Amino acid sequence: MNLQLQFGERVRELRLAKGLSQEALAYKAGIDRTYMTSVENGKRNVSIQNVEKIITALDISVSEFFKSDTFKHN
Amino acid sequence: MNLQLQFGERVRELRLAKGLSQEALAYKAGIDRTYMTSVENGKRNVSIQNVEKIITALDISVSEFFKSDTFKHN
DNA sequence: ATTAATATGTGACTCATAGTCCGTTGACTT
DNA sequence: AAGTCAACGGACTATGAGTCACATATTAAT
Repeated sequence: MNLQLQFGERVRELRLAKGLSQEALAYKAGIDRTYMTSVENGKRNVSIQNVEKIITALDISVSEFFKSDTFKHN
Repeated sequence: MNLQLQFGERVRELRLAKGLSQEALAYKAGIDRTYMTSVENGKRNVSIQNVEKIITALDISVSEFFKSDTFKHN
């Protein structure tokens, strides 16, 4: 139930590392600006297609995205 | 658009490795058997909450789940 | 040969919510 | 003062969640 939160945190981390605004990333991903805000804040139960769009917009592979320590516990 | 299919394939791979039926895994994950079928076949645009339920039911971490070669390309 | 049990797949359906589009606000910057 | 950025909200439409009846294939026992 907190993958949703962890996902948002990771998106924010990578977005900031690339020096992008939420709006710029949203545009690259082809999703709404206001939606990106709520995703980063862990308020949205994102679909896997949008997960892919966002990860792709971050210029990273899916496995690299989830390689973070955040996702190492079960 | 592909992550949906890759996710399903990976779920099936790990489920079979554990010797579970779709129904047994679905039960562990707390979702419907027929829903699990369509997920494995890449027919569903699964939400991140259900992604987490399924990965957890497979007794694996999120980062391990996505560590497969399938997810290494962007 | 048929019966029964197990496993998987499909189409259709309702209902909740994912996701969009409009705008506003506050913080910070120049 | 004007611009950028993040967050929030209301109203709306598109779509995912969740379930069902039914079909199919395989295997095992009778």
